[in-house]
Amino acid sequence: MQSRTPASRTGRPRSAAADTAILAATREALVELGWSKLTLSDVATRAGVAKTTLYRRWAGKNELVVDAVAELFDELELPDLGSLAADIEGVVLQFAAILARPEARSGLMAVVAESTRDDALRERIRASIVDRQMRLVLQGRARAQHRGELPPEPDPEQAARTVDLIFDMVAGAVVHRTLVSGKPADGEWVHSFIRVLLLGLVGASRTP
Amino acid sequence: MQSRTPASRTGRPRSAAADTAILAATREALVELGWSKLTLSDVATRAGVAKTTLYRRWAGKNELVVDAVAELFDELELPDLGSLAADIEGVVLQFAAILARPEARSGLMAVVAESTRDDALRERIRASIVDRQMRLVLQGRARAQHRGELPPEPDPEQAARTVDLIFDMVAGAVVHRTLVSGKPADGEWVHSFIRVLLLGLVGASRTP
DNA sequence: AGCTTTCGCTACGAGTCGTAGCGTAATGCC
DNA sequence: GGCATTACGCTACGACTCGTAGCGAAAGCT
Repeated sequence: MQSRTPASRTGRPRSAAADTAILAATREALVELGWSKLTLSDVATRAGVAKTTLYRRWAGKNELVVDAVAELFDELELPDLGSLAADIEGVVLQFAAILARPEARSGLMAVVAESTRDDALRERIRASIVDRQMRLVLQGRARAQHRGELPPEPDPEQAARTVDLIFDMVAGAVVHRTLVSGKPADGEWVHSFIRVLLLGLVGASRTP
Repeated sequence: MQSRTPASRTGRPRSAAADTAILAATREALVELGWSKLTLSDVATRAGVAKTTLYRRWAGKNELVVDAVAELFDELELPDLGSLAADIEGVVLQFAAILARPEARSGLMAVVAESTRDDALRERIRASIVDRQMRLVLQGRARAQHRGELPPEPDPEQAARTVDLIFDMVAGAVVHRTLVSGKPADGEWVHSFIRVLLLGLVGASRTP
C-alpha cells in the first residue's frame, strides 16, 4: 500500500475507511470513464473525501490506479485439483475472469504503458501485482515436480529462466487474448492453450 | 491512413509532407515525453505545422498515435530461413526489436488500453497493426504445412482457432516479456520460447 | 490539558483542450 | 485566364484539469 506509517505514531491517524472508499471509487471511475478521462477530483467526489486528501496519500493518478487494480488480484489462488493441467487451468480461468472486468481492462494496460517511462511505477506494479502471479507459477511448478509431472531442475539458473518463460507465456497469452484480440479466454480456449504449453514444456525438458 | 480522399478531387490537396512530418514528430514526442505528457500542441510545433492542421486530419491523440506507431511495423516480414523454427525465430526477433524502441513501448500499450473503451479505436488498431502480424502467422503456418513440419488442418474452424491461439501466444509472450517483465527478448530467450511453442503445437496436433 | 497529524474547504496560477474566425495558398474545372 | 473549392497558418477564446497553499476544525497520543 501507499502508507508509510511505521515510525510516525503521534497525531491523528489516517482514516482506513477513506482508503477503501477511495480505491473503490477509483475502480468505479475506471469503469465509467476509463483511464484517460479519470480525474482525481472526480474520484475524490465519489469517495466523499477532499481532493487534498488524495494528494496526501498518493503521488498521482498512476500510483492510485495501481493500488486500486492490485486489489482485484487479491483473490488469485492456486487450486489443488489433482493434476498440473487442472491446477493451471483453474488459475488461468481466475486470471481471465479478473481481466474480463472493465476496471482491470482499462486500468492495468494504462499503468503498464506509463511504467515504461517510470521505473518507480514499474517497481510498484511488480511488487503489488506481478509478484503475486509469479508466486503462483513457482508454487504450481514445485507441486508438479513433487507429483512427478515435471522433471526436477538441477541448475538453479536454468530453473529461473524456465519459470520466467512460463510466466511470460501464460500471462502474456491471456492478456493478449483478452485485451488485444478482444476475445474471451473461456474454458475451451484455456484448455487448448494449456495443452500446447504443457506438451511443449515436457518435450523441452526431455531434450535439453 | 486517416485520409479519405477518394471522391473529393477539387480544392487544395493535403500536404503529404505534412503527414510524414507529423507522424515523425509524434514518435519523437513519444520518446521524449511518453504517452501521458504528449500534447497535440507540442507535436504540431515539432512538425512545423499549425495545431488546427492536426485536428483536421485526426480525431484526437489516440488515432494519431496509432498511425504513428503502425508505421513501425511496416518493416515486419517473414524470412525464409529453411525451417519453421528458424523462420519464426527470425520474425519474432524483428518483432522484439520493434518493441524495444521507446516510441513503441510507450505508445502501443497506451492505445491498446484506450481501445478497451473505444470500439472504433480497437478496429483501427486491428486494421493497421494486428492484421499485419496475423498475416505473418498464416503465411508461416502455410509454409510449414507445405514443408511437412506441421500437419494439414482439414477443419477450417479448428484451423482458425489454432491460428488465433498461436498468434496470442507469440505476440502475448513477447509483449509481456518486453513490457511487463522488463527483460529483453534476446536470441536466447526467443530460442527457448519457440522450442516450447513448436513442441507443444506438434504434440497437440498428434493427439487431438 | 498540550502536541501532532489529518481532514475538509476554498482559492489560485499554470497548462491543456478543442473550436471558431480570418486571410492566404494551392489545386481542379470551365 | 478566372472561379470555386479546399487546405493552411495564425490568433484568440471559454472550459476544464492540475497540483499546491492556507486556513480552522477534528481526532488521536502522552
